[in-house]
Amino acid sequence: MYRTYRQSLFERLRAVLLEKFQVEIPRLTVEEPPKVEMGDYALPIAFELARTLRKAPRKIAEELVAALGSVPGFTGFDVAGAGYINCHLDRNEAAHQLARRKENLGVAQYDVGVEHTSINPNKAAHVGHLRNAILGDTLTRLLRVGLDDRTPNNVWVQNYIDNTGVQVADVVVALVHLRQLDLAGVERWMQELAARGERIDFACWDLYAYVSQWYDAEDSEKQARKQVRLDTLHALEVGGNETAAIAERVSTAIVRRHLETMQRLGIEYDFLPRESEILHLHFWNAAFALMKEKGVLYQETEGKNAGCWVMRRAGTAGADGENPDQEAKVIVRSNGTVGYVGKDIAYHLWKFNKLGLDFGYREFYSYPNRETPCWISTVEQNLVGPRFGKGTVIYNVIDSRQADPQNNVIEALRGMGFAKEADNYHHFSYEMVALTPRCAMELGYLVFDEDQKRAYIEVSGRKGFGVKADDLIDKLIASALAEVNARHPELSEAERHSIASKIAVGALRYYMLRYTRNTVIAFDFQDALSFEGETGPYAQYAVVRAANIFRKAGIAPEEALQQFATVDAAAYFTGEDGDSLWELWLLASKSVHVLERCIQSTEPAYLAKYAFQLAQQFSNFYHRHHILTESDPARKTLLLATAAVAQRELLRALSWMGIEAPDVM
RNA sequence: GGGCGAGUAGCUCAAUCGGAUAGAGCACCGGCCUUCUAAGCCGGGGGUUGUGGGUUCAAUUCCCGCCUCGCCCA
Repeated sequence: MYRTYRQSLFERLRAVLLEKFQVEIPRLTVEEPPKVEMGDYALPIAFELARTLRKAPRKIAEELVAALGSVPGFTGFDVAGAGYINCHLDRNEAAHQLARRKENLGVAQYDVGVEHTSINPNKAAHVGHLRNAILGDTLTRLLRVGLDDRTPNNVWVQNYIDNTGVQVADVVVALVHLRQLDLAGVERWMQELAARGERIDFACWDLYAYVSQWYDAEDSEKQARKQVRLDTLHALEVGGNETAAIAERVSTAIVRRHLETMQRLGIEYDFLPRESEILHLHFWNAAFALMKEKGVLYQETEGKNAGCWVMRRAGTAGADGENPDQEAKVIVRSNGTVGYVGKDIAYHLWKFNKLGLDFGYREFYSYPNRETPCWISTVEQNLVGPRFGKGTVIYNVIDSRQADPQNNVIEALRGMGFAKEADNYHHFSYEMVALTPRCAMELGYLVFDEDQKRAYIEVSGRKGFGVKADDLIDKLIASALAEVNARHPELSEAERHSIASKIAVGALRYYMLRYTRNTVIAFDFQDALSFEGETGPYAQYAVVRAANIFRKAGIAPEEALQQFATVDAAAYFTGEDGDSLWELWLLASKSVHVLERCIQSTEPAYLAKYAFQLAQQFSNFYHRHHILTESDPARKTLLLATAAVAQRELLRALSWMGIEAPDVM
């Protein structure tokens, strides 16, 4: 609603500027006045025009106000400060419009692929992976709402599985060379873990840390041990051998665990493309041929990269005819092995349906309350499956450390003439999650004096240094449950657990979303486990309080909104009290405006901030007005409608972040 | 050495395309539970926006130099 009025204001202003001053401003700025009583929109346009028109800003503003005349939905315009034009909405009319219906963001349909999570399947998920998955899942929800409520399936989510990489190889080395297990032995080991109720991803967390140390432990053995690692990696890439079979068993079991962990947070996937299929279906060969054909790749004949297939980096001069391009990116090494970026280019050609090849598909994991399963890639292509990889727009949720390789892929696409695809390729970049030194010490890690002074310490799977996702979720649930038990002993255990679980998810998801993307999160249990102040549970609590009002009043929110339709609330929106009441309606009306901003800037943090502010204003309203004892019936209807609208928009904003509010808390 | 990001209240973070008195939370201090739940509300202190220049009606925001920190590449 806020967005709709904003657009009509734009159009009117544009017309007036053209008519009165013969100017066209491509990007009109609309702001918000610092105080609600000053108006609902502020236009600083007069300052901009002052120079070209050689007039005082105030004078221009006054002329514009006169020219604007009356605009539907607005009660008036006035000049404030040095030349701002403040615009006042018709509060009564706007409130009724907002009460009548939910605003939606209609956008043309197109196919969007979002890739997130993509954890190496060799260890448990940790807090860093949680940030990735929560950002990715929230982005997905935003896009699904933004596209069109009725056709949400145009956005598909994939989780890339690097099951033939060095990290999986390391765990295989640990099992085969340190534990001396063969395939049957590994299967037995997995059964024993299951029988003891132990999680394989947790077990491999320790193995991975252990083997990483083993590689470097003894100088005399170093070379031999590194060779074992390389041989194992090679065996995985080639496939069709016992080592690869072990990797397949273990990595698949870990992938399943990752899906379970993420499911606890309401995060679901549509497809798991695996690197093994990219190799075995020869995606690279097709990409290699295409890249040579398009002239993106050339074989270097001299210099340090002699014998390699290389690609010019964006923003560099390239080869000058005499000297080789020393800055070129090596795609195929002189020994013939393909680097990570090469495989990634092939994979992204597939995403844009430019490769002429497709994966085979097999059902892998199913979700309750959902018809479609999560698919996984296979080499057998005779199966009837869905067809992913038809994206016109893609988002890759990958931390900022990968910016370079991501740009290489984009430039390769551009170089091949896929300019539109390159433009529609979004690296959704975000900063890592690190641990505060205090947190690291709490976890029992040795922290050197030097590191203790730092703001944060990077997590490291190789060192086994980090907070496991499941452990954190367990802690959050336990902490929430203790509080629920104290507040609601009358509820059943199942009910209390369900509430605690929703609170835990709300706290965690909000915590990961409240920071803007390029802020490093220095993780600390004290902050993450907080349920007070700017947190998810604070917002959930506001929803619950609104629900309590309706329960005690014996009326449904929708009913309250219907009753409001017959009330003329104009008189109640005046004066200091009216301003504060209107402020809540105004904020509630901004949800879709905020949604649009989040999508445009791919920044979910705005939504988190918005939900908190809305909850804060509602709490303020809750204390200020006692609804059930209100004696004026018209005013009581207005107050109930206020609570209904605030609750409705808060619930929507939370749902876009994947946060549910419990019935009581 | 090159590239990217960051430096804002004691701490953690915001601040729309350059806009009005730089805002929140935490922590601290003082009030408010016989009312629709105190996971809450109200009030208070706390700032040379790293630093030096520049651009202009207006700079936390844009440009240049310097300092510090993080990440990536070679």
